[in-house]
Amino acid sequence: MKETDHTIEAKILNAAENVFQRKGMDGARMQEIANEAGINKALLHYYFRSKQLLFEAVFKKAFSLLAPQLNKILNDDSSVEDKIKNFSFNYISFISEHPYLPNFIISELNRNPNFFLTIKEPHGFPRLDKFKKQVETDVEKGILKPIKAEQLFMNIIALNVFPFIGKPLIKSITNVDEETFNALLEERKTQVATFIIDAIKTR
Amino acid sequence: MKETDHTIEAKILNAAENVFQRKGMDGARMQEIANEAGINKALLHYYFRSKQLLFEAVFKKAFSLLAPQLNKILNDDSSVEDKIKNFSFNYISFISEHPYLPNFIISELNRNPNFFLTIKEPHGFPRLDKFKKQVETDVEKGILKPIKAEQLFMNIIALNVFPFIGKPLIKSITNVDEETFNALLEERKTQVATFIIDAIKTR
DNA sequence: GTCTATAGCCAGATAGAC
DNA sequence: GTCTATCTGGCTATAGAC
Repeated sequence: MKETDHTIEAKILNAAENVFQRKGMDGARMQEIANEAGINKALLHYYFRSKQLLFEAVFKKAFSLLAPQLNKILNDDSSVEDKIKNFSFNYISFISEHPYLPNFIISELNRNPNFFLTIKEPHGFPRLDKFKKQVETDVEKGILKPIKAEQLFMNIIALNVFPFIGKPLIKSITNVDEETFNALLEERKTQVATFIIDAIKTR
Repeated sequence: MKETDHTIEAKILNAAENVFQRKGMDGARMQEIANEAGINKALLHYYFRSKQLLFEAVFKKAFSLLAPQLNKILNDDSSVEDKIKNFSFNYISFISEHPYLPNFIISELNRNPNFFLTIKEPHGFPRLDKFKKQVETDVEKGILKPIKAEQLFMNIIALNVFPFIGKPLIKSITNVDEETFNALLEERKTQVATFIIDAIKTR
């Protein structure tokens, strides 16, 4: 079933997505989800049995959107440099369509780090292995300065994801308005990749 | 009053810190705070009137710990390079003493971005101005490659803060255990600064 | 399948004894 | 100031009519 289906189940899932991603598991209210879906609260339980199960459906769907993005770094066949450029360029557009997604995933994982164990089935779950070999090879060849794949991966994710998660903090400290902040993000589409590549490439 | 005071008020604040920072405003329970403080639930209300006010006290205290750290980048008199080195080196130790702090601040600000407006009094609130001038001067002098202070600041914070906030996600994807993850963090004490400086320094 | 009504519980807040 | 007991409201979940 596609998420754009007009079935009740899809309506509920979309409404739940909105509410859970903005308010989190603890802050979300079944009543608000029902309202947003334009149906009755009892129907939520009919389709998903409990708040917990509805939440898990939302979380899994959210992660299934994020995973392919991460896999573009980890499992593509292009060069490290190209991966960094492409990922950094595309990530902002991706997030603009799902603005609450990074914070939702990160926050809920911190609330319950064990929750991931349930999802960690092989089904497209991002794994570092291939990227790790690629980075090691490039370092051996002298294309890249010595760096562990884990560190490089952390840096790529950090530079791309953090501006969205830390937006309220950054906006306050830099004292920029919404429009200017968005312009900074737009700049980052190319600048982040340049920044990383300048940091790791041998010359 | 110092936080290490053995007054009831301090005991409550410390207990509230633990619970709120781990569970968030919505997930925290007054009963749990009372238990952790070793006192009765009614006393919480006697001292802080409401959950909301107790939460705000905790949040302000948390931010008053974080602010001086940020000001080491923004308002010190040392060079940009030295600031980056010192901040990146010290930040991990700082967080080890307050492991839930970054996630707490970020999550709660996302839950309620307006909340900052209450705190944003001049009292030591981190401001970008001085750092901005410094970066602009260094760029003009040709010491640094062209980069906006806002972007550089975002990058420094992202690279240092994200590993803590994204820890459960990163651990899953890189498939490392707690011990190895901590070793990676330890490495970052020096590697992050090198990474940033390689990215921005002209040669 | 979809609704209304309500059960049952739990949490924040307060009353009032000491 | 500190406690026990309790009020009150709101929330998840279910029963039961249609």
